[in-house]
Amino acid sequence: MHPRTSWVDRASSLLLFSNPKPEFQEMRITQKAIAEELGVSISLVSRVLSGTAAGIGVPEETIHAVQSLAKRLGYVPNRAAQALKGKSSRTVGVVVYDFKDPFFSDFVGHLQERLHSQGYSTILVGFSDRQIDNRDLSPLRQHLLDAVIILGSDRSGDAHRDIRSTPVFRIGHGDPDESCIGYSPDEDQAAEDLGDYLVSKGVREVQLLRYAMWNHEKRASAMRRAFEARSLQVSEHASSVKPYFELGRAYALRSLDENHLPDVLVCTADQIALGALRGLLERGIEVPKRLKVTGFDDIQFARCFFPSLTTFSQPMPNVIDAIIQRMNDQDFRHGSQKFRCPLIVRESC
Amino acid sequence: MHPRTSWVDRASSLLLFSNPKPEFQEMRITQKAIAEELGVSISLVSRVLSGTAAGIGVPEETIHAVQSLAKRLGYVPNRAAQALKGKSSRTVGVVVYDFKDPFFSDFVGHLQERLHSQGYSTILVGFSDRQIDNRDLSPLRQHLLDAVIILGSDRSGDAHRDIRSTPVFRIGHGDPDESCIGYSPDEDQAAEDLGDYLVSKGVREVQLLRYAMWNHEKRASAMRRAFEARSLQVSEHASSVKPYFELGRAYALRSLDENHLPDVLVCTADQIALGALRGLLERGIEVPKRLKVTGFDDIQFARCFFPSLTTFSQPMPNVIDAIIQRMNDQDFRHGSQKFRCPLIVRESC
DNA sequence: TTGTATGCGTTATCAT
DNA sequence: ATGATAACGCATACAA
Repeated sequence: MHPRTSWVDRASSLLLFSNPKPEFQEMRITQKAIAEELGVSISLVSRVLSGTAAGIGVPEETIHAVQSLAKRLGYVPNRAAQALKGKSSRTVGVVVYDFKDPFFSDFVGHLQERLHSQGYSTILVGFSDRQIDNRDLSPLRQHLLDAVIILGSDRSGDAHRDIRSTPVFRIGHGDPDESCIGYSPDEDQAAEDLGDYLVSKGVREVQLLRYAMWNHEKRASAMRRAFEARSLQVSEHASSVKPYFELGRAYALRSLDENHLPDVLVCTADQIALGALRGLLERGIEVPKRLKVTGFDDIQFARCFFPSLTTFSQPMPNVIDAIIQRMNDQDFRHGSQKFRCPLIVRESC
Repeated sequence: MHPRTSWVDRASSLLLFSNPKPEFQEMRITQKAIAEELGVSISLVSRVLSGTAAGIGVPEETIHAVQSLAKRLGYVPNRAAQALKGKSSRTVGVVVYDFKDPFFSDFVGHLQERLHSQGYSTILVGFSDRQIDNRDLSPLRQHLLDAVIILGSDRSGDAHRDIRSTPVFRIGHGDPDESCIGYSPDEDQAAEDLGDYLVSKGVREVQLLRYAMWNHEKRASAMRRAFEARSLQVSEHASSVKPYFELGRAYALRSLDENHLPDVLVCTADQIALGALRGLLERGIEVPKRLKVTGFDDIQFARCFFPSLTTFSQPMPNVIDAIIQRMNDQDFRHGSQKFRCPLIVRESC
């Protein structure tokens, strides 16, 4: 075993060190340091470093001298100081209602990566599937943010009640009158698309399976409307089992009558559908031969199950780019938009 | 359709607004505002709000007056100003090498939630499975951070080269001499545990399956040593197929000879193992009857596949608490610790 | 072309 | 018991 190595295991923990007192207070490089080193004023340095120097006739060589020294010393501007001066902090807060949901953690990954590439930092505030109130977000209010982006549905509108100095985006369903810029999946269109597809597959009888919450009900209702308009026979089952995966599995294991199966099981979330697939596999009910299954969200594992899951993809890049566009344009007018979710046909249907 | 609703779809986007110019510059509540409202000095307000008032004989009623007005006005301290004054920003940076890997996104969720509960904000910097260099992390250096926590293995030690003013934690394998506090899974112990278990199951022949990278090789070597010490016959296969899931699936589909199967397929990551399970399911090779499978990490979906996956759990809460403990104690001495990963026995082995 | 002075919100060190 | 003042790092209006 390496001499500097030890264990962490519940309470007991023992550690051998190579460096008893590392120095972390090693002074950060500031404009002042650069100015002193060069024998010029701080304001000159500031102007060069913020790019305002070139426009007001500072000689090329002065600019270069400052820039190269700054680079050599590894200068980085202090965002806290910039933000205090009223400049954009180029920092956004991202709030996630249920980080355990792979759809959301996936979304956060895309969002953060895109923001990062545009020079924004991301402050993450995630929860594990629980109601969020305004106090939960007060840490966010302590930072000077350019925007707050909320991932998840919530019609209470309470969470961001106190966030007034910053524009708020919501991805998901909210109170239609909440003060923010909303983006939500176009479930009516999705339902139409799926309806057409099911009809083309000869489906007659549809079983809807959803979680017992208003946003799932909304999604299920859209499906029901579209399916009934195509003369399909629709039943609906709601359950409050959690996690979603267990909901789907339990339904497949216990609520399905093998002697009278519907043609398709339409689930309001991928995880429900994957749970159902697992349950059906356990029972030996062949998918899609004896029963088709669909989901919603196109999470990473949707393509990994056997059989792989037919579902709707949420176009994260489009939504993210729309938000960044708004931020760049400083266009924070309230309103809501729907985005189209293409049907991804795989093996399960 | 709701009148305020429209579409986002590729380039085209149309939006109806209820509020043409929302006011976001609504002034933030500062100590100054409270002081003026109460007709006292800013310093008094500051002392009350930072808790130093009680100790120096400020009357109870004054304290109460300030506190209640602060609360009524919704005052929150400005972290930027506090940080500028040299106070802890109670903000940490979290760097993730591969956010697409569900193990890491899971870890981030736990980490962030725990930090949040301790009053820390989390700045997330995640990447999609690529080498990270010091420039990638320079946005982090612009913030005043209490610590940087790096998730993922990397022996180059280059990523946090420039982060000198902040303690760095790494979860995963790094250069043994890098300047940080490292936590890594105890793979030797895990290998011993698995070896014992396999022997108890009557296993004779082991096939190791790993990704072609040094940290997987390290893990596989630990397994090989432990297995060979128990007189098991061990073969090893490395592949550079990505993503991991496809690596496992491709191996199961194409490299396994159905007429001469090993007893167990030991994979260095859950996703590889799940891919293998899927491939075996496609080929109709029964698990664990004809071939056992194990993974590493215990990602969420490990328990969801059919059959569910036997694997090692990484004790995230322990590691996270150890880090937070260090932060609270301001104990940033370099060194590395291993943490024990219990074997989670499920259906696949 | 460059330097001086001021202020952002907060805390800390003085006074009073 | 409380108020004035300086300082953190930066940007900028104003001087020179």
